Amino acid sequence: MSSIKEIAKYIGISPASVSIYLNNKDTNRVSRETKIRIDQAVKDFNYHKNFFAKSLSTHESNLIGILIPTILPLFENDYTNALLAGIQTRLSYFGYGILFFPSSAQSSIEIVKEQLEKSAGCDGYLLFSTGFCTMNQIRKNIEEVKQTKRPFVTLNIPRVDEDVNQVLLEDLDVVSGVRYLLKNGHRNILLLLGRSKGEHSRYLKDDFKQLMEQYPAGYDDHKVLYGEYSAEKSYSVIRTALEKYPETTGICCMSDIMAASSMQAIRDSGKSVPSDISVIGRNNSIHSKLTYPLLSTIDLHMREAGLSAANLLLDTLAGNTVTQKILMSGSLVERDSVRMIV
Amino acid sequence: MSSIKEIAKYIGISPASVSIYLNNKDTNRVSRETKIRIDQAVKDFNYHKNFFAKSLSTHESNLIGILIPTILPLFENDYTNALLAGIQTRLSYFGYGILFFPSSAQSSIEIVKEQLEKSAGCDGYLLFSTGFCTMNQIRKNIEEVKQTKRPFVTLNIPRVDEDVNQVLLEDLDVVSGVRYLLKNGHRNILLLLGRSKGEHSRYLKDDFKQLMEQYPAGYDDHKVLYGEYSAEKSYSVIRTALEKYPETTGICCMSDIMAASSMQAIRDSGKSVPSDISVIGRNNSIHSKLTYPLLSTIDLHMREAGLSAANLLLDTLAGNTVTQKILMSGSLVERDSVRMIV
DNA sequence: ATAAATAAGTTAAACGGTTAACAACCAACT
DNA sequence: AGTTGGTTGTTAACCGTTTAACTTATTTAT
Repeated sequence: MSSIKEIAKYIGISPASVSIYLNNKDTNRVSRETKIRIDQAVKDFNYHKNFFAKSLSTHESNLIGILIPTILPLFENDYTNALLAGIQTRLSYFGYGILFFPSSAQSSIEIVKEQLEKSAGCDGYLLFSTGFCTMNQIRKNIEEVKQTKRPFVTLNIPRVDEDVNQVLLEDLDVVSGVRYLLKNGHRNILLLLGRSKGEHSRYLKDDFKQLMEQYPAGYDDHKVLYGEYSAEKSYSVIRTALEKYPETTGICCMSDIMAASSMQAIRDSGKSVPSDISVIGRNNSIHSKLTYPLLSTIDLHMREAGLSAANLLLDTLAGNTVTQKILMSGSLVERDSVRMIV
Repeated sequence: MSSIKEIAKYIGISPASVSIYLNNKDTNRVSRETKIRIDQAVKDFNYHKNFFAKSLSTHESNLIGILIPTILPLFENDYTNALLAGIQTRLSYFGYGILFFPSSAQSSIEIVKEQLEKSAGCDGYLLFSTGFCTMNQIRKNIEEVKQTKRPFVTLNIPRVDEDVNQVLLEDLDVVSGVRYLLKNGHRNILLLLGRSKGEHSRYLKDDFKQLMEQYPAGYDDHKVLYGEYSAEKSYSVIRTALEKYPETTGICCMSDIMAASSMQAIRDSGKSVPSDISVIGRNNSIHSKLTYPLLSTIDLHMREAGLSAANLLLDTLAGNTVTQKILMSGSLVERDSVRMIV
């Protein structure tokens, strides 16, 4: 492995000169002839700068660490992928690499701790949370990241105290789909959440309860179902629920995949969408464009949220010191899976 | 930022002792009492080891670089995501981090060069190719990675010379779906590829041609269509093709998304799947489980390919010097979208 | 009683770059 | 003649950790 010293020795100058030129081709501290000789030597030796030495010396790495407290495989979740796509697009454009660090730990807190331990040295961090995290764990994770003294932005995490940069998804903890169904005259509504544990679920359930209690039909705890974000589980849960609650006219699902599965379950129960039962999804992912009928859904703008988070982090890295909370509101995408009850 | 020196100074011992202990808690070169004091100091100072200094010193980083010659956003492609999910699962388990490095370059060769330039220092690499790459570019990229003298494994790349570790997807350049349709008696077949450029497309088209020429209906260049892996494009392409070729009884699509879109197009053309037209997809992705009727598809086992690639790389890192070509063959997943013509 | 082994450290060089401070030379200006 | 300024460099310290080689004191074995 060739080093700057070899190059320098080879052409008979000091390593400093080589370094200075390589970091600024326009420098006037190296003559034109010397520049040419350096270029040639770099080619001859197939020289590549040592990333670690450079980072050690300059205290910057052009690397952003992604902290995701999950033991599930990455890249298998629609929401996270959309977020990551946005993040990668922006960071790449500005020359930053993305680092995913592993953890063998089991709890959310331990995972972030371990990820940080191993990735110490990133210029900044993007802290995620998942459906598994409790607010307490989230808070601890934030403290942990704060300790690094590096800029970071949270994503997918409820609002916390003032001096943390956050991208907030307004519709994340709110059952906007249920509001839409209500507006369309539905009163017998099933809510299909992902996981039963975690902070998000609690918020969603509370919101649903508050909404339903305003109507005579009222709130029924048993009408909150859990599909684990999986197609199979959602299908079976909805099939049995439809038998138990034949009066159902609307289903609000917290993901498009669960919504698409619900539509299958409805069809296999001998009913049809939307004439018998209306369905609304969430995410406006590709799935919502491939169902029949086309799925109405809530677009959370995950990709844009990723872009914003990257922007905010980049700004902070560039010296902006104002803490920001970026609020992304969701928007309804009306397609063919919900009908108005008159 | 606290360093090993501060810690050492604080408790009045040499940095070496701290380092020795921190790297091996069971060492007998540090007394029990000193160990306790180090632990305490680490906590008090909230000390984290400097990743770069360590890597510089030990010449290893526990980082694997992902080289993807594409300017498209990552994490938006079913195939790549499945591959990455497999890779991440395995690498995380063995304590390796994953590094995605950016590039602003436009050509496939420049991208890999730039990615390598910036990520120099990874313990190993995973080299991908995309539909855009020509064989020539692929070969150059391989040469570029070879120069790093680091172990690497190619994925999604046709077989090249002997001393390159590769995971080969047997069904990647072959239209297995067409074979299945032929076996089921179909003779008027549309082939829906992704992109029109690139090595993969050429192979696929050749295979299709060879297959069709064995039958009286023969091969028709116009029946090879391009859906750009997008739902919208696939839909429109298939709609117009169905008008032009009403005799069509089977469509073979190179992705499940394009197949699901094709099913929409078929329905909107007033025909139905599979009674009028049979459809087969590829990837056995979640999409194939959410269509109606359920989509028959070719499972390429991308996730497993990712696992294998990671395994192979890890083996090589551990000292295994035997070059390997791992062959993954696809398998047919029969569901409800193809019918037998008698 | 003495040699060998063990425990508990220390020293100093090395990893490969970066950069502030210094220097030598020459030309130009006043 | 002396000052200023531009070119084209060099020197040496520093970034934070690791590790081979050395030291000293204390046990243990013969």
